[in-house]
Amino acid sequence: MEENIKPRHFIQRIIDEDNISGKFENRIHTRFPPEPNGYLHIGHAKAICLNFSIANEFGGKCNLRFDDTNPIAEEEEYVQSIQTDVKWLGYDWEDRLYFASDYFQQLYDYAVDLIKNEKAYVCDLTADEIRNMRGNLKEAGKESPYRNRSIDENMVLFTQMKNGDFSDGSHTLRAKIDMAHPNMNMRDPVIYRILHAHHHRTGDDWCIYPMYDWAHGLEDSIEGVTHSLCSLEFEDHRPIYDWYLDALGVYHPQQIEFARLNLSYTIMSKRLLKLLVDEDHVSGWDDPRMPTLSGLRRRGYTPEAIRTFMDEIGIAKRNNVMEMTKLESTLKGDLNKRCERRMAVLNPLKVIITNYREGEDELLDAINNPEDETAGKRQVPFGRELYIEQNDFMEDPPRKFFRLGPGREVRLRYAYFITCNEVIKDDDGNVIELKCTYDPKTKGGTSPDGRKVKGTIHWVSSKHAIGAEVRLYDRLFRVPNPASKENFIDALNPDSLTVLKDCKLEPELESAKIGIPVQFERLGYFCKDPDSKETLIFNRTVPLRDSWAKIEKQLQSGQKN
RNA sequence: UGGGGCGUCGUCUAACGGUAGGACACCUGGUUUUGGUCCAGGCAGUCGGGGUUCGAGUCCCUGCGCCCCAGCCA
Repeated sequence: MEENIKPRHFIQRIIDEDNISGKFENRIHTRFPPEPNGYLHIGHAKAICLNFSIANEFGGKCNLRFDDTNPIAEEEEYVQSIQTDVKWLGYDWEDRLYFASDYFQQLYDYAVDLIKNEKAYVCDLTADEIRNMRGNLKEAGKESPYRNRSIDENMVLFTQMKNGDFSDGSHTLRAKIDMAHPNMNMRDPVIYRILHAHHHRTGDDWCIYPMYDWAHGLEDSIEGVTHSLCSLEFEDHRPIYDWYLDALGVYHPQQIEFARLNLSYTIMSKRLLKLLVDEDHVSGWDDPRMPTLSGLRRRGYTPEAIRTFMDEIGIAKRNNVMEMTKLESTLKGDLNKRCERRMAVLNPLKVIITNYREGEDELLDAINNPEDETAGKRQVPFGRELYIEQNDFMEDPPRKFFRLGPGREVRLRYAYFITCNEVIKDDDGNVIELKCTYDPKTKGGTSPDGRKVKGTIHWVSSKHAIGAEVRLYDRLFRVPNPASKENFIDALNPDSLTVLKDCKLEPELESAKIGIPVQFERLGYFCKDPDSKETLIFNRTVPLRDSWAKIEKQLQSGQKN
């Protein structure tokens, strides 16, 4: 009976132990520290869910902190979108919205402390010179000729740096550590660089900006963070994180690294995603094909599905690439329970019920959600002229095809059994209309004589149908790991978007709401796009499992039936 | 080959010296007014070699493989 105990991942265990030892007085405080240089993607969601859920689980707090130390890349638009996305995911930082830029003075003062302790110096080397003197993976670096300036000289120069007396790149403030250190990050790393750039929050107040390593640990320290969770590539930075905090003798949080999320057939890099946006390969950061949270939201993903997914994939240290099917499976599990069902025909084929009273209609009961009785029923109009899906009819169907064909009888969902009597074609031989008869005794879809039909298909009354555009999405890239390609643009899937302009929806869909996904029966989950104006636009969030497609594929590739 | 990490079914992830389990994917079958959902079953894994131990995915030794680091990015 212990099957439902969820194993604790390594970070939870570390915290468990810290709570036993009293390392942080049993206080738990995390933070999500995005740089506002792009929109958040599903990889960030893993970090968001981890940090907030850890805080939640242990009765602690989680801050939202913008790591805005590089004015060149950062923009206000991004700080807004990031807040929108974190809230949408369902998390609340309460009154703890922070910015690294709010600490610029404090960070500067700490740097002065470091200079006074002879642990930092102003270096006049250029970027190229610093690089050349850093050595490489096998050879030690050389010390800067400016390394042993006096405290006074360093103070004067650093003040001049701050005051704007120097040009970009002419000087840096560097930590005096060890140019022969096997960890490259410890070879006198840069603490401050000169950037005469306008900052989105501090304007032109500063022309020197702190580097990530200097800023991040101190931000954590200032905010009283206990466990600073970050991704694996920062493992090499932990010694410098620790060194700065120890050199200053300030409160010292613990950095812990975990493996970030990767998803197959997409990219998880803000830089590359921005390129897709800037070069118009997608319609924007919120293009429904993008792995961004805004894109997934527009596509119809729910925050619940994303949170469940993050909970299911676990936290570990090994590099991973999750299959997209896992995300979609979690999504469909959520959508199946919550979505109301509707009928919609994407590729219409006209059907005339020849024995149905001309000019008459009737309303038929349809269940809104078989997974949720409280969702109730609705009425769907039926008439003499209908649309069905083109691929629900085959003129010469294989044995395993259960749908409509000449002389075959199928059930129209929630309506009647119909039999196809005549196939009308255009001059090119395309099927453009079917003439069928219905059995009035099968109203609702059951036959009083116990007669069975193998297929049930969806339909829409042509007289009552609403026209709509439907956008179908496929994976954005053709290859499992596009980021590894020399040019990832070449790996874009040219068929990632299919627009269907002549779709027919049941009238109930007129009142569909943006942000509330719905199931189109037998087709998939869809949601109304914000682009909708006079004409409705629906995005396909994810298709339903399609067993027939599999059978069809087998028939085509292998033995024919 | 300097340093830091990581190797468990196809993909993720458990197992904390004691029967290698779960999820997704895939394959069977059942139920079904969605070829959906659901249910039942199946396939499939400890990187290699030594050692310690009654017993090793787990501990030790030794190979091998993969990822990260030489931004005045984060």
